[in-house]
Amino acid sequence: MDKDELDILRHTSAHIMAQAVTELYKDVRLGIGPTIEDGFYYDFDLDHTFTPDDLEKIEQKMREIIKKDIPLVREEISREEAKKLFEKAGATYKVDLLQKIEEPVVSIYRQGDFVDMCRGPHLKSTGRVKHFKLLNLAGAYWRGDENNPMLQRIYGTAWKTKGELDDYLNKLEEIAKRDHRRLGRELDLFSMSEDIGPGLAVYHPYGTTLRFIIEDFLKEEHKKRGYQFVISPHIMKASIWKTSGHYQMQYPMYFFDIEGQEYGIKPMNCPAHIHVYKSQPRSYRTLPLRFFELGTVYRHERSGVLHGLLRVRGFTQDDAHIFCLPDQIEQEILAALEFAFFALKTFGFEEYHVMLSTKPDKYVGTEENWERATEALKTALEDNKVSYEVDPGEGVFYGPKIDVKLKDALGRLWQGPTIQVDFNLPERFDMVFYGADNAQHRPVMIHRTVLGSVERFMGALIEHYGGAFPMWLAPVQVVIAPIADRHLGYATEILNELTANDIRAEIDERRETIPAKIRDAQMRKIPFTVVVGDKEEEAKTLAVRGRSGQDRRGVRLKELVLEIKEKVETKSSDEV
RNA sequence: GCCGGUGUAGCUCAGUGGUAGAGCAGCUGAUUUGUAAUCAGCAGGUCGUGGGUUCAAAUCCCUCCGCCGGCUCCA
Repeated sequence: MDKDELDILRHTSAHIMAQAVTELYKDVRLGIGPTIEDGFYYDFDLDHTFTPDDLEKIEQKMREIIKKDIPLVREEISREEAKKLFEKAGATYKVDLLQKIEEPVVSIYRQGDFVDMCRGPHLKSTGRVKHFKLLNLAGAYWRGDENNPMLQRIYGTAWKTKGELDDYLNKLEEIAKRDHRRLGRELDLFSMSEDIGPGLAVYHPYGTTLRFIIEDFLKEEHKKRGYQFVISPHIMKASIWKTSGHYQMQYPMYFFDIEGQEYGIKPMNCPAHIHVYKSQPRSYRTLPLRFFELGTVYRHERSGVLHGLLRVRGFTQDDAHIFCLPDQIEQEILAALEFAFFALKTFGFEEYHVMLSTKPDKYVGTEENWERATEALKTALEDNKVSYEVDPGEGVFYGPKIDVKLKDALGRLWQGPTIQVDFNLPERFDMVFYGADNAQHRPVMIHRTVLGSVERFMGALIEHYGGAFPMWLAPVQVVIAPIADRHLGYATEILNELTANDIRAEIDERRETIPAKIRDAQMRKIPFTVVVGDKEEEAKTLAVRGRSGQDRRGVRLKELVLEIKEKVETKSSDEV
């Protein structure tokens, strides 16, 4: 079924839900009820506060409306007429919507006594909606503005067939199983605690192993690409944040006092990198300079937005600042973009959604530089054959930017790399270089990340693989399961050989049965479980069980080592 | 921050005003085990926090905190 058809189905479902709510409750004022990916919602303003039990009641009512097979009738009326109609009905939000509509004629849809303003189109009658489910309740500000009243939103989903609905509901379950917060605990990767503080992750040994693998990869690749590594302090005096402007714009920072001096915890690494730049006179001959730091920053995110590793208060950016000549912008952006895609691909992300944000109404810098930088970003995208969308006017005031969102195994999008040109900070910090003309010129600054934040990326990575990491990323690559105590010696020999080859292995020494050891290793999503008993010890071989269930007997240790090393070196994501 | 939900053992959850429970995990013991859970026993909780109502509160009310689903914002 094509997308438009589904859209119509869901839109009609939203209308049926609105009718059901209107019939069930008094004084309901309708907000808007659009379709969204995989479903629909409708916003309501009413005295009654919905509870999860109400969803069932509303669904029941919707079924009645569907059973009656009420026709949906389109009418076109003038804006004025519509305004009168909705004013009379006390539909204040619809009247508010009408204020913003310029067309002289609007369409309304009637189904029985229920009327809603709507562009349409709709199904012919309510009976054509068959497979739907109301999912959850939420609060939402009218028109998304927190100065407006908050409405109650009901989310639902609707599909053409029962099979598709069931598939979708199963997918929701699958998503829940892959939730990085759940896997983080189950795989003993990280945890967060009320005692430590909200939005602050603590890495456990396995999580730290995974993080170091990611960080080592980043360091190596940055080195290859001509970045120089720097380190900056976590706290810096408030004055530098005044120079950067973060202080005045009330950036959500943490400030505190040391012996009468105000300090702030860094929410960004740029000022320190600029400081490195300014520590000596710079010549055009030495540009571009690329300073890289795995910089841990803290931002005071509002409590309601925190979410596992994906939205935290303390995180580490794979942050770099490139200082270059205006005519180097293009090559630098091209290189940065290639780098970002290379890294994402290495970690198994093959699909992206790329956004180019251009000059907003209020901006700093010259028209010419904006033009040049925006063109550079475009050219870099096109040279990389990346399809992208332009978000006109959505750039930050200091420069245009590229945002890359990655698509995971379940088709969800995650904020990843960003590349931003900055005309503001070089100005504010009065950065200069000496040109061939022996005069002082302003360098251009590019902020860029490859993965974004290590925390967020790890969260996305955990969900992408559902915790079943490819060999090179798996915190534990091999679990050795001796059948009885008498095999512990042989197991230790194997462990030592694996460890000597930089393979991350453990022995399951518990006095448990083999089925129990296998089950535990399987639940931990360990790539290989090596079972050793009398037969193996005698023949000096291994029985190797892969995570996907296949069992190989009589394997030589050397073969296994080579196989694992090969997978690690190629960063293969082939299942074992 | 705002709206709604929610908080009981390490984890998953039961317990609606009258003596805090289960499974898994943990510990102890027995079992020496061949590809997704061997058996038994033991231990573990000021029921998120502070206050209130009551003869009596995990249970009812209020405060604060955390978490979950959204809104808004972002790496």
